Amino acid sequence: MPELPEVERGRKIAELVATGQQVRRARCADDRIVFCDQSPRTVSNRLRGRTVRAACRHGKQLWLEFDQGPALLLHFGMTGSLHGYTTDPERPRFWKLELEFENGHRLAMPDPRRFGRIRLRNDPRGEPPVSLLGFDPLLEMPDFKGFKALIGRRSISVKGLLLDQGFCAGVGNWIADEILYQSGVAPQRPANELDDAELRAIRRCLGSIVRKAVAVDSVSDRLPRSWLFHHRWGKPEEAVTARGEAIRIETVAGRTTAWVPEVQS
DNA sequence: CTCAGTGTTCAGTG
DNA sequence: TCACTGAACACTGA
Repeated sequence: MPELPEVERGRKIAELVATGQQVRRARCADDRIVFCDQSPRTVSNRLRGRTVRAACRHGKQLWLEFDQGPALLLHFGMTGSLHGYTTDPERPRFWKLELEFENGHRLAMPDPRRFGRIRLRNDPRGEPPVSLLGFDPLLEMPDFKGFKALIGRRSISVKGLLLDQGFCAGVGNWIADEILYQSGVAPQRPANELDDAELRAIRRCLGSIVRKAVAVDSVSDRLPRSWLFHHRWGKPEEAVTARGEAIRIETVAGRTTAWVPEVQS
């Protein structure tokens, strides 16, 4: 479930493995779904011989910039990830893309369920999909006034708002639920009916939860036991939080939602 | 065998 | 214009 923290982990891997390195060889799987805008052949042809200048991220979008030519833009969908390795000659199972660098190190993106996307972009920040994204809560959290202004009079459920990538980029299903649990706000509440105290709590938790998940490299065992995250899966009827509060599972904003009526209102 | 789940988009409805 | 619903997408693993 790649949300912002997992994509950031991928960015760090790419930065470590690829920055300053020249692409000796680019292999692309024959997959017109994942390679949605340019053919796999076009992508490999455009990358060969290029030197990686930077690994960047906004929300769930990750891209490599080169010394020349278009950037390589990756989205992990539901099951994509990025692997860096030095010695293993085997591409990971379900690989879609593998870059091999001059020093022999490699970077690969597997994606078993093929909801991920690989594209080339001349101006990755200036054109869709990145240009359509809202603020990235790790990179550019707006102040409270700006945060409130972005919500405006929207009557969408607060969970739907948090999942809207055009509002805030990088939040996915479990992070949205975690924010609302820690903020004490029920997920189905209309965004424009929240008071300032609730909005402040949501803004603060959005920042702190994303920063914490990034700080532990999105290794779930290292997230606090007090988080809803550890207790929400499997959805048994009797699921409870670390404090013994009953967890309710229902659909909100079209997604499976875990929340705790006892603390969220 | 069935089905949940994961992120996103799109068609249809109100 | 806004928001919601449901379906579709592709596939694994329970």
